[in-house]
Amino acid sequence: MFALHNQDSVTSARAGTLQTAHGPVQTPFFMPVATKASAKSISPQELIRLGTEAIILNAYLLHAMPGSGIIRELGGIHQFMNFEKAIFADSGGFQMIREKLFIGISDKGVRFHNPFTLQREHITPEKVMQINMDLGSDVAMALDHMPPAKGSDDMILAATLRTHQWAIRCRKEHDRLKSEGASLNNKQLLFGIAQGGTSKQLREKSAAFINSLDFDGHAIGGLATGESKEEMYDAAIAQLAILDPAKPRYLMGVGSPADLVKCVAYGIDCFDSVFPTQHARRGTLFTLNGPIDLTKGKFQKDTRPIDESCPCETCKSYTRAYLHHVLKAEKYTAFHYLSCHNIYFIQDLMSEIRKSIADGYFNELKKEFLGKYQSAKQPIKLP
RNA sequence: GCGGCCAUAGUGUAUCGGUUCGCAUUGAGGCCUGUGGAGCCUUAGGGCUGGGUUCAACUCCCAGUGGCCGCC
Repeated sequence: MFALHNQDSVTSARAGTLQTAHGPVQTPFFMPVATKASAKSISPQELIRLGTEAIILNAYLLHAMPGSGIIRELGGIHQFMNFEKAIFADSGGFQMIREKLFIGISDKGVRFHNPFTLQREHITPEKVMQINMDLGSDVAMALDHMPPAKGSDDMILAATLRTHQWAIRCRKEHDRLKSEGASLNNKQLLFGIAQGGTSKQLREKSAAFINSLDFDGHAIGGLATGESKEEMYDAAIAQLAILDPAKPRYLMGVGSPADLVKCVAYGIDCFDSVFPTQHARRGTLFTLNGPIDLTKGKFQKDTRPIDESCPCETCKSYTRAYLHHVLKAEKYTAFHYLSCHNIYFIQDLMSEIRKSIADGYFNELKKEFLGKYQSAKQPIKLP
């Protein structure tokens, strides 16, 4: 279900195809985040028009509202939200352990308050697999325990070992349910997640463990959560050296345009992040010359589009001056135009990356992109 | 024309007879990376004009100017 077509000769970048029950996804690719089956301010059909081939949503939150049984009754998640392309389902552990509703975590699972009903709930690896069966997602993510960014070594070790035990249980339960024909999507894939904090040894150990469980793909979790860039890259590189190169490798939670380009060079095939949509909502828009902050007054009379070389609807139709105004005067409308641009920018970048890997000039593209994109970001040093 | 009220940052407001006039917004920087919160941090910018009372006035008094309301 995963085939590699091209391998860059200079970097570790590779291009391929991930086959899912809802069509092929060309790799490397970026998934917009649609946690509750809705990307903030962009419709599923628009995501497709912007170049999206896969999205990620959250299995647990959809179980909490409207209920995975209801979604199953309505024909599954694809039909429910009218998105007939690949859908990944994250487990739910991620946000539960950072929010106030979190009650506790043990080897059994995670306990917390249902965000909608406030009832106590217990989420287990088995439960997450069952939800995925009901949703009919294309890729189910195993339940993992992501330790807090500034956790102690003991905490990170415990979370990593727990993640391993849960990975085994997810693997077993997924096989069992599938063999019973319980899934709405009998071609559903299961990805495991490696943890390990910022320790190279633990990252390696975790990658080796997850790699041994015969998942359909492997994710690198727990990064982009407050550690330094160096720590993030080092952790990812350590695990990429161990994770089976014949399977897709997914760096969770990344990211920024520059991180995407760099991590593709390390050999990542798959990404997801709220970065483009969250930044759009804060008025930060990506351009080939680096990000601009549209909330600034200097754009009040700027009649250029966000990015002069961008062919997206927003750039074709509206000036920075107008978008600056709408962002101030009618922000919910602006969120739509701006999020569309940022998603288009990222999807277009990924598309260029794929082409460059296939045609053998990825490293040049990388250098040119980072040179232009990051030079604008260099702060002017004052005495 | 007469009477009343008001005058503090670009804007809207708060406080006080005594070392750095508070807040919001706006401006300028920065942060944001598997989204229950469209958020967080830093920084810039102010007492209408002229007199008086007082050891000391942004604060109290008078006049001017400008604005709002009412009356003729």
